[in-house]
Amino acid sequence: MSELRLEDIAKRAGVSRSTVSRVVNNQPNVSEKARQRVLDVIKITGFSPNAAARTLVSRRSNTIGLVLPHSVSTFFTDPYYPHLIKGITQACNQYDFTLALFVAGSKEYQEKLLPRLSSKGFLDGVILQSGHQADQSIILELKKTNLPMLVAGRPLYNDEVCFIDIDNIAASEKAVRHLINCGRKKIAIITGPLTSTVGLDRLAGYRNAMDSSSLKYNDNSIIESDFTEQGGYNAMQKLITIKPDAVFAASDMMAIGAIRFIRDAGLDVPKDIAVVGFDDLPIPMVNELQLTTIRQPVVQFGFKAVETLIELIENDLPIIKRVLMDTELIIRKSCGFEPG
Amino acid sequence: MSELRLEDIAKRAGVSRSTVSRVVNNQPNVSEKARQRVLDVIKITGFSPNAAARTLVSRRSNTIGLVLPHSVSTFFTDPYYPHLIKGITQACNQYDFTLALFVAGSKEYQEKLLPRLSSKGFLDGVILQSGHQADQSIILELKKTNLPMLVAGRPLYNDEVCFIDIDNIAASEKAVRHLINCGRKKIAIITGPLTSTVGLDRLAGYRNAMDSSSLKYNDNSIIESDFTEQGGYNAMQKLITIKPDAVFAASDMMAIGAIRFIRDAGLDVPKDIAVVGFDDLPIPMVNELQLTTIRQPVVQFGFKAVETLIELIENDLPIIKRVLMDTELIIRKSCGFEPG
DNA sequence: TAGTTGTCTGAGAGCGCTCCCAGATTTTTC
DNA sequence: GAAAAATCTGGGAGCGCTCTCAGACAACTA
Repeated sequence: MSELRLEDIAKRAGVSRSTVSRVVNNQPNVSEKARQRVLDVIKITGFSPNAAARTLVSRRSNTIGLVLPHSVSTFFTDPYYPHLIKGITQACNQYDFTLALFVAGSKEYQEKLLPRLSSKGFLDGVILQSGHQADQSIILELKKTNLPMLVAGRPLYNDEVCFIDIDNIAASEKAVRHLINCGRKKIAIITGPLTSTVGLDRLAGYRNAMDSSSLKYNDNSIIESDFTEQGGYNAMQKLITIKPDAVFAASDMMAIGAIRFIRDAGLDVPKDIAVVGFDDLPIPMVNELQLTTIRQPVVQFGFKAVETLIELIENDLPIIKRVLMDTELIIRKSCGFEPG
Repeated sequence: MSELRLEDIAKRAGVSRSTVSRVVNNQPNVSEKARQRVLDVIKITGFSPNAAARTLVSRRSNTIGLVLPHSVSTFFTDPYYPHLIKGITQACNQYDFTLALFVAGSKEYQEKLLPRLSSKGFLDGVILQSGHQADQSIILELKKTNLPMLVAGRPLYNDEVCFIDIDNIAASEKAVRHLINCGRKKIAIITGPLTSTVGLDRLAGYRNAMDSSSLKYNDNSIIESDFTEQGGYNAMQKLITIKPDAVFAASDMMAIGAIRFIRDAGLDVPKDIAVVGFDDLPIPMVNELQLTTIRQPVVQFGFKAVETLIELIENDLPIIKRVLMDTELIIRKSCGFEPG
């Protein structure tokens, strides 16, 4: 079918290649008559220009990469990622970009992905899902390619890198303050892995809220876990020994696990122990348990990430951009809050 | 950094552009001395060839597209898709392909995705996730582009199209036969939407198994649902009126919902009603409930899909390929089977 | 020695497009 | 009316690569 070139369309429309190019790219300086004739021929023939040739000369592929390093091992189980991708593809559709997905297995990154990522003329820019210390070297390598890059999630060390993240510290503060306002006195936290900024930042928010109140807490109030349901269950098992009257779990899955343990222990949520989670993804259990939680705008986050990357791409000089997105406290029943 | 061209490497290595090209592409007819010198320069400079220029002349982008039409509305909630993508990206990594992901919103397909899909020189081939009647027109339009295409999931109408699917009919037969072997007499089915081949085929398997036994069933034994947990619950509510002693649910999520209703009704699984599901994705509930189910090899399916598409791409003449993959019956406790 | 093979090398064309520029044509200005 | 400005058009160069082909050279055969 369409082995047609610009030249062929030009011939059929009785104009030159240049004019067809102008029409295809919606440029001015084409007479209405010529434009219409070209448009007609294009419609009849079903012509569409060769992307590779275009990219070669214009230096723009209109393709961005999303890189999920191996540290993102929860990709295949965590509902977070489909929602992230939803936002990203929505933005790609809107801005006429194509998304290339790079998922690294354990050792594939170095040999397989990096060469493809750094090959000139394929990607206009890259979003790297990160925030884990293991990704430090990947960030450095990608920086070397000079490709516009946006890290999704605050990078642990790297300062001279653009990133977008939700405001985890403020969000956690909000969650813990709410527990304080509900009259809870002994508030514990189940954190994510402290090798990642998500884990660290949500703990920092807890500390901030606690420090600015008169409540006491110590290392025993803080249990590090892994964002999974079972992890939350196990963490709660340890936590129960200090008899907290409230727990802030740094993810909904961990909150669900914590609640499971609390109930197994014969206690009541929220009467004995109030629980607040983090994420508010549409997991059926969240609603069923009436979990109070922090809603992070995952879809919008993905969308905004693409918009930010496009800015980076369109800006010639390298700039450092940092974007922090706000979250929302969703009050349900697991924190024992009684409105009014 | 690397605004380097083949020519520049050639100059530095004291050879010609052609020789560098040969080295880069691992071609013969280069002396060991020359090859080594070129390799050294490439290493030092960090050169990597321009993908667009390569694609333009070689007519190969080494990029394939995965298209998820709007009919795949469960993309963002169903754990099936992350696993599918896992298999696809694994294969892409292995065969040195890049994956471009196209997710269509409600009306975006026509205006946004199709032009990008059909633009020559960007994709070598396309995998279309389908099996729903709504995708018929998409299949036809994609066929017109002459792009090698593989449908993942049996297409409803289109015969002259390549596809890969699991053997849903044989799988369902296996599931229902197992219930029969367990001594169940009144076996009902909760199907998926009968607008899709998955729904239809799994029902066909049920009919096959029942027909080849002496057991009776009628339209009341068949409830159409939607693959969701709530849908399974509702379907079981209707089914309970005919008092079945076994239910085959065409997805694990529906099986989970069905079990929830059975228990709400004060009945026992498997004593009163045996339940078999379909999927065996790593949903925590599946294990918790000890659900007997059909395991479909999702990751391998994605992998095989890529391999098949690559065959299609490498074959000049258009061939029709059909691949059916086998499934496995995983016997747990929800069907009341006692081994030995 | 001359002829035949085989290995290695570099020049040249061309993939299909965009963009610059010069020339043709129309429109505006005084 | 001629001159100036604005609009339109097409040819040519060139993006960075691959691939063909002819020539240079080395290594065998007779």
